[in-house]
Amino acid sequence: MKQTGDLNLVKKINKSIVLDRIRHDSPVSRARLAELTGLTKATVSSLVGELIESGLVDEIGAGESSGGRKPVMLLFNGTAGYAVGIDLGVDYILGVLTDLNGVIVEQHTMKHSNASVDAVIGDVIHSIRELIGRAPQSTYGIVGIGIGIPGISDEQGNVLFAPNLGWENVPLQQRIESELGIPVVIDNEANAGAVGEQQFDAGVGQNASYLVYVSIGSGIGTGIIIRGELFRGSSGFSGELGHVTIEQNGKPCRCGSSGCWELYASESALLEKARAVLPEDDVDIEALLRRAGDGDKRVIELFEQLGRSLGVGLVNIINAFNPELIVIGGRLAEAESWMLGPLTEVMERRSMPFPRAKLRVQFSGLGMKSTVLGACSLAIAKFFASTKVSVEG
Amino acid sequence: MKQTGDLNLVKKINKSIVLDRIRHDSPVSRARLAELTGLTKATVSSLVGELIESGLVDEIGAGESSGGRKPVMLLFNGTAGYAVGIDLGVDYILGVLTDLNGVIVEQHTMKHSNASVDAVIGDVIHSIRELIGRAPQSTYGIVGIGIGIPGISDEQGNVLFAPNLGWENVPLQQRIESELGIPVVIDNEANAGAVGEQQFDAGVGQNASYLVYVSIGSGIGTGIIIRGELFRGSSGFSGELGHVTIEQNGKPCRCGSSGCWELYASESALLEKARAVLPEDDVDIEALLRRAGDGDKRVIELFEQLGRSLGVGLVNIINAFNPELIVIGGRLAEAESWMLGPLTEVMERRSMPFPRAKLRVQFSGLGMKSTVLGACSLAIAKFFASTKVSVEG
DNA sequence: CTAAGTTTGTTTAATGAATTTACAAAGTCG
DNA sequence: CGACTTTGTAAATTCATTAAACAAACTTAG
Repeated sequence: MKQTGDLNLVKKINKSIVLDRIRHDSPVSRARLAELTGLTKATVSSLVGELIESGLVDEIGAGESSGGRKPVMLLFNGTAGYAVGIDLGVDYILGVLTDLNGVIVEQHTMKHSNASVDAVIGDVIHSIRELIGRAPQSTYGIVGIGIGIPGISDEQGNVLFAPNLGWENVPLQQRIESELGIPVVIDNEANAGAVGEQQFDAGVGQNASYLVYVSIGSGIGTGIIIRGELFRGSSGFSGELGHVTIEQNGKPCRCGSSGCWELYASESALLEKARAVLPEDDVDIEALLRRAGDGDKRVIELFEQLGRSLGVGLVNIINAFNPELIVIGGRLAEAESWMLGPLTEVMERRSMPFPRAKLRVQFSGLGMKSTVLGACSLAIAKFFASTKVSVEG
Repeated sequence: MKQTGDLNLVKKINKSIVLDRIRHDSPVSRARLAELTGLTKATVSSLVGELIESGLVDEIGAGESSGGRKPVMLLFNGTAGYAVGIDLGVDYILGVLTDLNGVIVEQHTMKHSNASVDAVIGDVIHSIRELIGRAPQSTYGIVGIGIGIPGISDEQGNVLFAPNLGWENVPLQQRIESELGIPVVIDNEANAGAVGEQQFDAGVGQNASYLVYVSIGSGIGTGIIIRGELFRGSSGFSGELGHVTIEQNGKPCRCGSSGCWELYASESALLEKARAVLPEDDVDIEALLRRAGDGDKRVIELFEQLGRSLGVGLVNIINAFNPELIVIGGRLAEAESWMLGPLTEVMERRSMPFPRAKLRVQFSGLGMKSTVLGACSLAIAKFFASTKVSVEG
């Protein structure tokens, strides 16, 4: 049954439009909001009144006059609540506490040994409790928890499959919600990263409605934003672009296929190639980055080669999704200076002029924090989408 | 400026919900509509009244009682208006006239020589005029014209690029609208095909919200439906999946890349391979289909090989878009019986269990008519989306 | 054949969110 | 200082939905 229209819906739509505008254009006056949104001054006045009542918006006094009465400036009250973001890695847990503006207030990192599903969940909960404990007092308290995982999940927050953790069908959301009594959102690590880059000032994808985030780790993960929203596919399994074939008779991949992109353009691919050139001891990412930084020609050539392989896959992304922005993240993003040139060269040679015309390719602006911040952002978005705030005030 | 909410919007939403339900569940009573939509009986009554007033809905008398007063059954009046659909090919124009239900009423085919842009547009207009001339009298007359083109277009209906026609920046929509004074929609041939398969009873994709239509012609075109809507990418250039690389150092392609899927899995690829095996005279699609039908092993092997190459690209589609349905269309769809086996074998071997679980792969249900019917459907959808019908009545 | 119960669809009054119009307050500027 | 602007609120109006009541039409049990 489709969502029907009624007065409640109207108010919800308008209130969320007004709140969004205040969030992104603070400080702003009621009169200006009326102009920006197309609503009448009276409507804006009334909605702003309720938002102030609910603690999400504050008046911060008069602004500059433009030839008449001074406007009363409004500010989004980012400290009306806090959210927890978790980046659940294969051997680490990175957690942050942010206010509703996404400003990081507290941080917590720990290793986990992946001994068992229960042990990991215990560690995650411990990490969250730690952060919650340090949260300042606020009107709404902890509004939600977002968790980025190295695997795929469904809408109910079940981890369907996370090969690198060895997880299958783990009801992660439900377990953490019942333990802590706070709304939880689960999403793929790359999806969260995409949201992070799109939503945060420090990210490179603000205002991008069509964005693909490519996370280079031991494999390649991708998060896809279409029309400003995460694209999840028909069963939550979209964007396994790391397993797009770029060499139909290439190396076999653990996914069952062969010649997958990630076999040529991931950390693993880099390390494999490095082993042929360097002493075993120097074959890890840190060391390679250091050597390249010191000007080691052999290592720089490895990164350039990786850049070219990345380029081949990026062209596939362009042809499939026609995004306005591709963001490259993960630890290897640090190798930007050596990869960008070859990558761009391959991309320009192999792609068609049209989709390329309006395309930007950038390396992550948030670095290792894109996933954890994106997770926070998902939690905050869920909070604002819940009717509690939007309508009932 | 985002769309704000007001009473007009509410009515538009509800009216279109009610009309959609009548369109798809005819015959249906007001009481049943109230149940189906979640609106109250009073609201449904009022909206249905206006729809009857506007000629789009008819009362067709009493239905079966279910233990009380007999319901008055409502029927969508498909003949309240007509739409023209055009499939503009490289050397032909296929046109149909359908009623608002998408039932074909008239048909018109012609060859065109592609002498010049103006000549082709002249032929298209001639074809449309011919069909309009044969349209029955109706309340709304010709509500719109949809045109599927072998190239890409923008939202204003400009043909940006159509290599096989040799067109660049042709304002097709504007030219036809100013000539005929009827709303025109332009879209890619494969996009139209996808809509056709999704919207029509005879298509295989009814109710599919995540569908990829693969049109095999001299190249490969694809139309992608996400959340029930055509996906166009950030600049109208999505879904050039024919140019996804499946062999990074493969044959060079006219697109600038090399190893593109369509070099291995299109009509051209088939014909090229056939030339190595058969006398030159027998190398055309019709002949190959005939020979395969006669049991020619060498030709059947060619089709099987094509099926395998198709499979490789389909796996890429699955990993990228995670659709619930892939529809294979174009003339080569006739070779289903020889291609399906090898195609499925490759697909199952190379794809991951998860996205494959809920996936169907089917050959076109509309055959050569998917594009032309999809084009009609786009025109009809535009008509219903226009406020004229939806609100002002 | 009648009385009771059901189902359908309309009517009427109430609700509530946005709009329109008017206006007061607080500025600027010559 | 007075004319003009701009900001924000208030009151009256509009209008689509809902809720409740009801009339009409029908079935079914006895």
